[in-house]
Amino acid sequence: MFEFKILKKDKKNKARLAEFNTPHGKLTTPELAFVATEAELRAIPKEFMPKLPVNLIIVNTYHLWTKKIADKIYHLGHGRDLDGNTVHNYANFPKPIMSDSGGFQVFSLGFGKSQGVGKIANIFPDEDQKVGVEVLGIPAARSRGLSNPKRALTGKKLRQNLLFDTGNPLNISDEGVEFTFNEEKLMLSPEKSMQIQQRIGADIIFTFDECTSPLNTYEYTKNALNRTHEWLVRCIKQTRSSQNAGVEVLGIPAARSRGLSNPKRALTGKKLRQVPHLTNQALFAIVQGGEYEDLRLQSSKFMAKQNVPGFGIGGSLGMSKEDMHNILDWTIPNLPEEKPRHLLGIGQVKDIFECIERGVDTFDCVIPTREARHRVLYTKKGHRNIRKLRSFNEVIEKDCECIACSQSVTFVQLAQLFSKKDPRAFFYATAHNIQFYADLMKNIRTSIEHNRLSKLKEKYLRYYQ
RNA sequence: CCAGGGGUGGCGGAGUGGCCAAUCGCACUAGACUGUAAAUCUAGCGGCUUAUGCCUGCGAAGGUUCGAAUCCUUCCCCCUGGA
Repeated sequence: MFEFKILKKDKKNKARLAEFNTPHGKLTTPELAFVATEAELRAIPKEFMPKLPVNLIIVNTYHLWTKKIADKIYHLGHGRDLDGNTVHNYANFPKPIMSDSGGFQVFSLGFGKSQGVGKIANIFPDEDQKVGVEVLGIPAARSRGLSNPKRALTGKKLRQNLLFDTGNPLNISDEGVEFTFNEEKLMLSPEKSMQIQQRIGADIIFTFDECTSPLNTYEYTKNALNRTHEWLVRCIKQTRSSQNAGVEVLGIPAARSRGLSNPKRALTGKKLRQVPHLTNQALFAIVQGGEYEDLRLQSSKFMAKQNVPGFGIGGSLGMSKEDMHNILDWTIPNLPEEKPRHLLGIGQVKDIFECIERGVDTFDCVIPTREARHRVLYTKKGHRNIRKLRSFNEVIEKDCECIACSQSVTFVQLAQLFSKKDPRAFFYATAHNIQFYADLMKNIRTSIEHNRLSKLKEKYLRYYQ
């Protein structure tokens, strides 16, 4: 199980074509996981799941846990299939599934929220460009006392000025992270994340990490990294102790032995009793370290030493694409060649090419589905905004096999559905973008096989800069 | 004809003497979206524009006032009830 077999390598760069075996079938990489946070692709009714060209999805531990979906999944699976075909049943998706650990929510509901940035703080589109503070328009700049908007800083100086570590709405400690959900305080720890992920039963699970912000300082990022490394050890320990413990997880020795003040807090309560299908999951260890070279080197080397079947590259990817590329170049050479690497959260068309060339095997990204709901469609000739094509009486894309195009849905019709907020609008748009990305990944695989990756890249990048 | 109510920017609808170029919603325009706080968010939306600037402006025309979408007069139009 979980054998990773490299079939072909690109001669000019680190791109590779490979196969990864999972309990729910073989995954051919490079591949993109479509994001199904709550174990459903937004806007896609479950009965359509098998009809989509989707090979891999990723669900989210935090959201499944807080919204009690994890419990539902567990009971559903427990009743029907003790082999652990659980999220798969719930999602009506029999192929490989990943589950994210909740580590990203430590950022997105923490600093991400208070600082108003994503994991790439795209404040410096061009590194050499002069950037006026007023252009940034981010609360961060103001709250840090950059009171004079006319004072334009440049490059690194401004960058340094923007770094700060205050105002996290979440309480992060070595034990875990305290979230507030529905006015209730909930603690997510490495152990708990593992337990939940084991219950959900995805094929590939991720370690619970602290995803930092591009606006965090070096000091903060360094401390967070140390914590993430400690958490990694606990994650691994947890999966092993669960295995050793068989079915009984409540009050496992692992939890007590580490001196958690209240072992019960680390669990969801009575309902969390059994952990089936332990050996059927591959744990991927997530590299952190922000945009700092020494931290990325340290983290990737640390992770590489662990006996895990694969790796995730997570955390802040800096303030520009250049930063992201540097981070990959620092990280990937330290990871074992013969194991898969997943780049968390990235997925613009251009990025997919750039990152595959740097050795990334799998991705996950909300872009195809989210932008569909925001009226942006992907076509072979670039983005198409439905808002601007209201009266364009043509099919979205000729020769597209998606549900919308195969039914000859036009921009005019789609625009009307959108203006009425008809669920079919979101459905058609989402299905189309999924098709586009599925085709993209398939084309990439084929092109690697035939040594044509750079040509394919050139073709796509004409329309996707 | 009488009585009452009303006419505000593309639409709906606030405002009832200065803080009003006029709350807000919709529509529209532009932009954003990268391990989903996201069918969401940001900005603009009378004209000129670099503008904390000028002009036009709340059915029409006059008037009162330092100052009017807001008060008065006349006119036009709409709605409701009564002959």
